[in-house]
Amino acid sequence: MRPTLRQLEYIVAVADLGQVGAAAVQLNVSQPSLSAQLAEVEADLGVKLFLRGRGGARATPVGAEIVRRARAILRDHQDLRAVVRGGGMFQGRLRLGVLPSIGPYLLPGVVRRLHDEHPSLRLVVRDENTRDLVAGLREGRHDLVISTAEDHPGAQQETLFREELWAAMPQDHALAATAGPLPLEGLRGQVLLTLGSGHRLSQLVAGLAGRAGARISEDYEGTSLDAIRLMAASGAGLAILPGIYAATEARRGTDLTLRRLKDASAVRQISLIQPSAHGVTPDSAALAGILRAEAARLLHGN
Amino acid sequence: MRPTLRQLEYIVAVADLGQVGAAAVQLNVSQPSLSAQLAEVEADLGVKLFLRGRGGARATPVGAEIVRRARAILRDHQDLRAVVRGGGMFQGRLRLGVLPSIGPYLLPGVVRRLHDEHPSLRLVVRDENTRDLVAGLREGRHDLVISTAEDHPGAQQETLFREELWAAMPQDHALAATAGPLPLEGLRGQVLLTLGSGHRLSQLVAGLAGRAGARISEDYEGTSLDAIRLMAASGAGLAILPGIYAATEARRGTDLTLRRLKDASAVRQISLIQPSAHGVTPDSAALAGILRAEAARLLHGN
DNA sequence: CGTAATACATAGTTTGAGGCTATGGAATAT
DNA sequence: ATATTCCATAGCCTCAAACTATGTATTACG
Repeated sequence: MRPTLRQLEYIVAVADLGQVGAAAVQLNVSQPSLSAQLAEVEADLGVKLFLRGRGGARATPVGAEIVRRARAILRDHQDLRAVVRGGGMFQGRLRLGVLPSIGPYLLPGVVRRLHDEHPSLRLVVRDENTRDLVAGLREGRHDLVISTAEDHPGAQQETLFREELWAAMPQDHALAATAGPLPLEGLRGQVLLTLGSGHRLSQLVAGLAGRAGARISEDYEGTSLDAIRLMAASGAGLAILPGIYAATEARRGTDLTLRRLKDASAVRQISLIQPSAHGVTPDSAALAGILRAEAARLLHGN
Repeated sequence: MRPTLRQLEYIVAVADLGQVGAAAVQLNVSQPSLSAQLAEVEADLGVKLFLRGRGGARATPVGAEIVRRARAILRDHQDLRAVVRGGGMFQGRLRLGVLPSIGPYLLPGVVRRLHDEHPSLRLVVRDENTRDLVAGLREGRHDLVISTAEDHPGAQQETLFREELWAAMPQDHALAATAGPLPLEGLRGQVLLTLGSGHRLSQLVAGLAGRAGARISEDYEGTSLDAIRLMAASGAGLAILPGIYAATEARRGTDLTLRRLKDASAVRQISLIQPSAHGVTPDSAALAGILRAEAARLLHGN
């Protein structure tokens, strides 16, 4: 189990203070002990972590990276004890994983509200695609995940909302001439724009395309709905966008025409997901409530 | 430094195998040693982690949570060692690669204008991090790339603009009390939020952090500046944002206070880059002009 | 050029966390 | 009842890591 946690603490301290001696004082160990441990770690890893000399100790490039990771490990280790002390979800650090097609549009209001009501909460947001979210929850990188319900079998779920899909097109597009919900048949022969494979949304859109007789553009493989919107604006096709995004986009006043897709399967259900062991805690229920309220505000108007 | 890494290994093994004895075998220690360590951890944390009996050992709810986090810590610890072992334009289709920290903010206006002026142009936008952009240009996935100048040696470049970096913070943050450009010394001791490694911006911010005596938060490793802004709003630290983003953000009317960083190196230069063979075509010069105009509009008002 | 100061490395000794063997105790199955 | 299965307790032992004392290298300065 090398390097030891203590050794990680040591190298972090040295990196922070830039001097072995000073770090030793702060760590309440003798300077030789610290030097020995540094040597130990370097021998063990087979890399020089610090350049030592009269000017103190400066991290090498690898050293800096190791220190960075060491910090993360030590922090997670600290959090371990916090779990026991309990205090619930709204204290300490809450690591929230979220789909990139939801997070930046749903969370701003939520974050503000949480920040106001629970100043001691440190919220950590990571946007990842579905596959990584699933893995992250299992491996303990996330405490809670906001994702599509169907991708997390066996986990504790709490439904947040259903969002319909919308099509976005330039205002001079043929389909922009009519209004109201857009039946699936209207998509026949069209080029659809969506996220790259690996994202849940793209699978959903692929299914729609198949049934509607449309095809998926191969032009875009990024992660950003904004870029899809841009491509739609340039006439590359119809951007298929989730309801939350479409709502914020419409609110912003855009150069695109938005039409809701009228089809039972042009919908996805978003849930708040936590590791199965926990059960529904009062805190997760409270967070779900906040998220639901925000979604309703965005989707069904102020 | 309790619980020890080894202790974490132990509880994970027990959780996995559901039996102390079997876990002891797998771990190559005697059963009493393992029992002793389990008792040690439980005493230390003050919680029962496993219910032991004839049927083996089953994790309690807290126990399961601790085990989950232990797994994450051990995985990160494993990764530590891996670190050491470890780099005719306006017609038809124009494949434009762009940094995710620029594209969605710079391009909307540009796309609209291109669409108006060159209806036959099909613009394909991909947002990728610097490394992938470089590769994409070399491998021919992109026709043009909008990126930082210094990462594309040997390629044909045309400077578009320089953008300064901004710090974003909640309005109740200490640094929000004063106004005007923020000198680097003001960042001392602060936690900075930026994109995950692999993005050019994070390297730039890491450099600033080093010189300013600030440190980079490890909390976020996604690809979206929006998520960084959210984290800043939640009080997780100072979001360091590129000028273009800051400008659109300010324009949108936000709950964050924005202050420009006053430092010669808190700047990045954005260029339009094409494979060296091409030379500067009239068309690429025209596109550069459009991009420059849009950047100026965003950065310096209108 | 020589002495002082600074900062890390090496040498030798001591100690306690954690390992081992042997055995006890509780719960179920025969 | 007795055997079996698992985990806990007791007592001993050993090596990783701490400490004190001292060495070495580089820079500063008269």
